[in-house]
Amino acid sequence: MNDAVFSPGSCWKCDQCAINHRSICRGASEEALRELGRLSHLRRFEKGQVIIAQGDEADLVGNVISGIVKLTNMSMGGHQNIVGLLFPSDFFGRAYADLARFSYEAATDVTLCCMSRHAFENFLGRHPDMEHEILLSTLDELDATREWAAMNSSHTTMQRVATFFFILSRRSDHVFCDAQKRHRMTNPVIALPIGRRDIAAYLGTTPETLSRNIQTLVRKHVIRPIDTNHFELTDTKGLIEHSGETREDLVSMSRADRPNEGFTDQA
Amino acid sequence: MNDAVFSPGSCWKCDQCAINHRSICRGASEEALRELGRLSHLRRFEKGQVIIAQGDEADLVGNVISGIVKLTNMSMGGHQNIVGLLFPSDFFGRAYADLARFSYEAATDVTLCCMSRHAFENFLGRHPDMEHEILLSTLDELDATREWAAMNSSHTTMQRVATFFFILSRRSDHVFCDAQKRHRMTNPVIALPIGRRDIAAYLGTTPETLSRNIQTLVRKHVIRPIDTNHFELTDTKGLIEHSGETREDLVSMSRADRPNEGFTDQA
DNA sequence: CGCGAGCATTGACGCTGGTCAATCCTCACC
DNA sequence: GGTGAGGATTGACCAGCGTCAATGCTCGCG
Repeated sequence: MNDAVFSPGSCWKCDQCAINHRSICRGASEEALRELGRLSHLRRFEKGQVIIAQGDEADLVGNVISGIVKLTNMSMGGHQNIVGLLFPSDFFGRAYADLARFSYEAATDVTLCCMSRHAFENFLGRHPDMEHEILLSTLDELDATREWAAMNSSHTTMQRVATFFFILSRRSDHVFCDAQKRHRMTNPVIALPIGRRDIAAYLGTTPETLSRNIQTLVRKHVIRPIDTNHFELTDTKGLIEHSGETREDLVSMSRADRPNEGFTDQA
Repeated sequence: MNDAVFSPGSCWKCDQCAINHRSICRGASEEALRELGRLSHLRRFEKGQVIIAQGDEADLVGNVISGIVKLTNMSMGGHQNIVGLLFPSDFFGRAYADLARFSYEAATDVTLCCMSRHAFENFLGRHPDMEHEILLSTLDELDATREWAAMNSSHTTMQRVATFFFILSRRSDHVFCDAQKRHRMTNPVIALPIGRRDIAAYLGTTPETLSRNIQTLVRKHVIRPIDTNHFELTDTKGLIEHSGETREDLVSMSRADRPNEGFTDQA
């Protein structure tokens, strides 16, 4: 991905944006897109930075351009609970709410297309068709969140890990990663975009249990480690079996399920 | 609640509806309300009936007038997973989707204010302000679902049970139930609106574990059983401690957290 | 009144997975 | 190359909770 095009402050246009065909901008008219271009600006956050803090009155919304943002909920024990992962083209922030109920934190270095929340709400008020787009994506997200919640409370940890890995294998499929090139692999590569701690939190478990389950899959020759964050998927059927589903097309998880051309293998 | 007003087929008006001040109808203009009245009709479903089946092309949306609807997700084991409970004034069905990703099932006898999904979508297209209302409530629901999911994956079963009971104690507060009158109680009453199986599924556990936790609370004199579905809350502080929160105002769970005048103690 | 179905409760048992602690690996920096 | 910090892995332990099975309770029906 050509980062020069997106460097903050530069005079960029939405029609050159890497994610314009996936984000909410997809449905925007010429004129709406021009206005969005005027309203928005790019910002970079580095891994670990808090973008919006839980409880804040943040006047910030926008789209993820690159990198991964985690949506977290702090519980009393100081334990950080991940309630969602935002990938490139996903919308972040919460329109029409004064206080943020969750934190948005950079899980990797990220580039965001940012807007003032109030300006964006004003924009939506003048563009019912865009508000309609937002409604559609919010409804999808609600469905996906419910499905993910159901999965988290009814599946074993191994099933969740296997499902997550399977999703990632499809997502990473079209990424021509270095490792894949070097070893002339035909098998799909599973690229873990974030650290073990975050994956564990997202799957509702601990790094230790996650690690044990990964090693079990390795021992059973379902996956083969390339480096810490990359695995070769050597037995797709086996992975699906461990996920608890019998039919491949039923395996889905949250928003990660969608193919996502904007996703890059950084982190 | 005067059921005569709502009997299906009768010539009723929205301004007499028990929930018109809470549901999406709240924000409707005179004219919009008249049209909604023309589009909608009342239907009764008895406990256990499936209103919309997962995977169906159901052309049905609307509001819950009385009773409780459970939103379920069937997993491969035939295990029924509850991803949400709909109370009176809650919207049910899924606009802008051809296939239902979840089942809607009557958890008690229910009365619904039903509309054709397509007619409703058409209506929304002509009333951007109403679509805005739908967006607001969908965003709220998304937040609530995420909070509930976080809770389900990071709290112990006892904490979830205690939280649920605490919510119900606030909800039942204003319901002047018979038991409360008979025993001249000043303590809040916890009225379980649905059976143990459904509560357990909603809290991501089993009826057995739920029962054990309830009995533990009884043994510790936090609650006192009145009948199978009613408890007296004798130690609010104790209940909050078991919920894992320290500050009362932090205890929340899903949509059940909102005060809800339309809620009646049937079932 | 007895019967049976469905639900709630209780007990016994075993396993998944969380916790604590030690070791190892990777990598940035000196 | 050495060093230290942060992350990943592995091991040992055991508590919480799911499962299976038995019992008790409530209610509707013959």
